[in-house]
Amino acid sequence: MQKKVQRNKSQCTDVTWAGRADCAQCAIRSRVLFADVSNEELEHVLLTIDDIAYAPHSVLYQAGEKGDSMFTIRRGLVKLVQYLPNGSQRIVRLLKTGDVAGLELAVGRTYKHAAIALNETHVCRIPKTAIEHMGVDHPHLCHQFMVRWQRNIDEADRTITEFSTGPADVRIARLLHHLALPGEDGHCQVMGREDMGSILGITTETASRVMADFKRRGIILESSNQHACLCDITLLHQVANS
Amino acid sequence: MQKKVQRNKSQCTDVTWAGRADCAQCAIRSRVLFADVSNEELEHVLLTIDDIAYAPHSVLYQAGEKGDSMFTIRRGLVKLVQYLPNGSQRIVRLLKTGDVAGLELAVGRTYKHAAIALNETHVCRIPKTAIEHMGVDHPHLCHQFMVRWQRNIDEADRTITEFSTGPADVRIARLLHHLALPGEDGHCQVMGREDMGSILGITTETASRVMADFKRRGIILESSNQHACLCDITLLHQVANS
DNA sequence: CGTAAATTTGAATGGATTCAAACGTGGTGG
DNA sequence: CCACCACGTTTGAATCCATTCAAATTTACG
Repeated sequence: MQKKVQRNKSQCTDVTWAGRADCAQCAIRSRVLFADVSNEELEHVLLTIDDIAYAPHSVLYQAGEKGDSMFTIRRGLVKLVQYLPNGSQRIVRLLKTGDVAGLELAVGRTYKHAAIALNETHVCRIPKTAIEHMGVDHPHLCHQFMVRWQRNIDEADRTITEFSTGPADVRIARLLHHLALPGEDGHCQVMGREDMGSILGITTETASRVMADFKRRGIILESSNQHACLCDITLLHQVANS
Repeated sequence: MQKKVQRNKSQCTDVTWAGRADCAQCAIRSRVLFADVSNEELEHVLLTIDDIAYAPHSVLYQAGEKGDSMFTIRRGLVKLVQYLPNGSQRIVRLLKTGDVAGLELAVGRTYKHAAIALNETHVCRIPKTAIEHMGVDHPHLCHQFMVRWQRNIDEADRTITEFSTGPADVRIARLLHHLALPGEDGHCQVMGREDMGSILGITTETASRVMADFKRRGIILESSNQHACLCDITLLHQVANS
């Protein structure tokens, strides 16, 4: 599968790189890691930051791997997968725009999960050194870190309370609601049944059954190519709280 | 119930307070929040830190409550409970010695969970102001924060992969193994069946059934007063990986 | 010692899993 | 261009595990 390894990598170190200006005026600027750092100072570290695009199913990093970069997600959806000694695996959380993968490198040398793109995903790859370099001068950066960290915890807590509690149909309703894109009413980021199961702690078959049932009941509408999903948010809410 | 509200609060601000020296030479000193702060500097903030003992079932704080203190756990076991809109509740993680409850105050004003002591629990109550006061001079404190934060995430991840995945008996085996006190081989911190169920995402009855079964199979041994539990770690491992 | 709360146990039900097969889709090579 | 294969999804039927509801039992505590 060629699409899997195709990485559209542009170097931020290249002055002519289009993405560089993009970073300074980044649309999600206020939401990413360096929100508190002024533009001039940003220039210094900017040079080491790469902008990378991952095709679906691409691996950002593997669990246990030694690493030196964190990843701010600019677009797309990334799953963090944790492996149990017995061989089974589970998705512990989903990262969306503005979230950071690999924060654990701030206090350790290896990644604690595997990070895998579910969608076409764009990220900023931030070397640990860039952060350490800024850390001394910028106490504000510390605060930004904590905000990201808290967001990771919030997502983990969501996986526990919303995605691992209650009957299968309720969990799926909550997941779809979470995946609904802001603004575009009802439009959802989609993923395979197996991934849904792995987030919700249910089997692929059960996920499939419930989704099929939702379609029949008119709660969701999946286009034939299966790459888009339209949800009736009201009905979804109804199922989620029952 | 008088015991529930009985709080054995000693003021660290009192020079004659026995616990004060205790804090400076604290047994878990290297593991708590101020590990990187020198003794002299510690003196300045020490005055605002209280040492509190909570009886079982005491509430450290409630979810949604405005707060200004974090809690380092020195002894005991604390559950963090999150409530869902539909009224149900779930324990999202357990905090043990060295863990910190209420870290979210560093980036917000309210607690995200309820914190309730399961055991006789001793904590250090650290006002937010004490931390902010030190923050300016101590970049190391920032690192210590991240270590605590990461530990909270690790616990959350454990709740997902170990406590919310697999059949009931496997989950209980993993929980007991996690609660085994280090050193004292097989001795476990204990808790009620309802709490076990709330951590594992199973019902009280199922928790009771499995525990009774474990007793019959000789995997655990609960003393009559039910305040101590002795586990056969080997057998426990065997059940956990099946 | 008596009452309230927690635990244990039972029996019936229901929901999710398991194992299997059928179906549809996309990609590959003839 | 079409046939074919691989892969993900859907569906079915049987089984199993956990839940539910209820009652009995034990423990805790005034």
